[in-house]
Amino acid sequence: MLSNDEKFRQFLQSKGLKFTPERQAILNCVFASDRHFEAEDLLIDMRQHDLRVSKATIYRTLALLVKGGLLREVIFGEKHAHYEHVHDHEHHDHLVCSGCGKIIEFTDERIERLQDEVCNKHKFRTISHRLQITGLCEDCINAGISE
Amino acid sequence: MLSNDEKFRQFLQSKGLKFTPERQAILNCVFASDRHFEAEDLLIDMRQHDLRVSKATIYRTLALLVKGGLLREVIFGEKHAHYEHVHDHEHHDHLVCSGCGKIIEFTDERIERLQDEVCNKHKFRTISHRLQITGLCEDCINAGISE
DNA sequence: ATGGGTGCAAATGCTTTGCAAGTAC
DNA sequence: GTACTTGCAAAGCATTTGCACCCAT
Repeated sequence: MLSNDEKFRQFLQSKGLKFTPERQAILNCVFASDRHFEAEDLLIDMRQHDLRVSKATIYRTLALLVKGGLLREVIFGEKHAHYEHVHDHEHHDHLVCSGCGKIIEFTDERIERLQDEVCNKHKFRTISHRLQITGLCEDCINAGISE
Repeated sequence: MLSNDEKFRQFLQSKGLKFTPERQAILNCVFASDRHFEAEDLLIDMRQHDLRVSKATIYRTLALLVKGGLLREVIFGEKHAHYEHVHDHEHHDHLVCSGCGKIIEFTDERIERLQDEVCNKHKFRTISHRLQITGLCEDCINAGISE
């Protein structure tokens, strides 16, 4: 299996784009941890590691990483973009707690299959899908937090 | 069953809020047709019917309609909000065509049940959920349109 | 009468873009 | 050498907010 590095490099090459130090640095930083993040998080994270890239370049590179299939864009309660790694092995969906913001990931093969069935019925060709359930997690329910 | 009018009126009253002519006009306009729309669409629509309300009031009222359970906020490809009517009879999900923007609604009881099952497993209390599949519709596939 | 509501314009917050200078290929 | 890239600051866009005046209850 290709490393993220090679995957991105190949994607850029196929589009006639360049693999610059800035893109390398962003790529490293994005894949250094495995959590959901947004553009601002990444910027702060990079600054803390003394990697200086402009905000504009971060936005431009994140868009490329999505196009190249290395990141997936997810939109939670807020209206700005969040990103997560694309894992080659599985697609997953999210439970988003509106009490504490916690995000629980899950996969359910049966749901995936039913989605495929719906698409077939409508002669629709899936590119991507997103299932998100908003609610309250166990901790918040116990803490008596309500919507 | 309550009309939208009565439902909104009751909601407002229960919160100590007022039923103003502006809110009435927006309510009428929102429920005059049955499609997905965004704030700007509504503004234009109202202007064309010579109903003048400020953009600020539209935003403020849409938020109230969501809180009151008359509208549901859905977020498609773009990062701004879209709205749809809440039908008392069913929740539905969306197939969004990235070729022509068409939106196909569907419901599948089995998927709903599996979602409940997932939530139970995680002791998560659902407030709302959203399933959206992005892809190409039959027409766009036949027209040879690709992502 | 009074607490909420409205319009307006300014502010916000995320994201995109124009441009001049730099650089990977 | 020539596209493609970058950083910066300015622009964009949807949405929110402060404020002075207005009105439904």
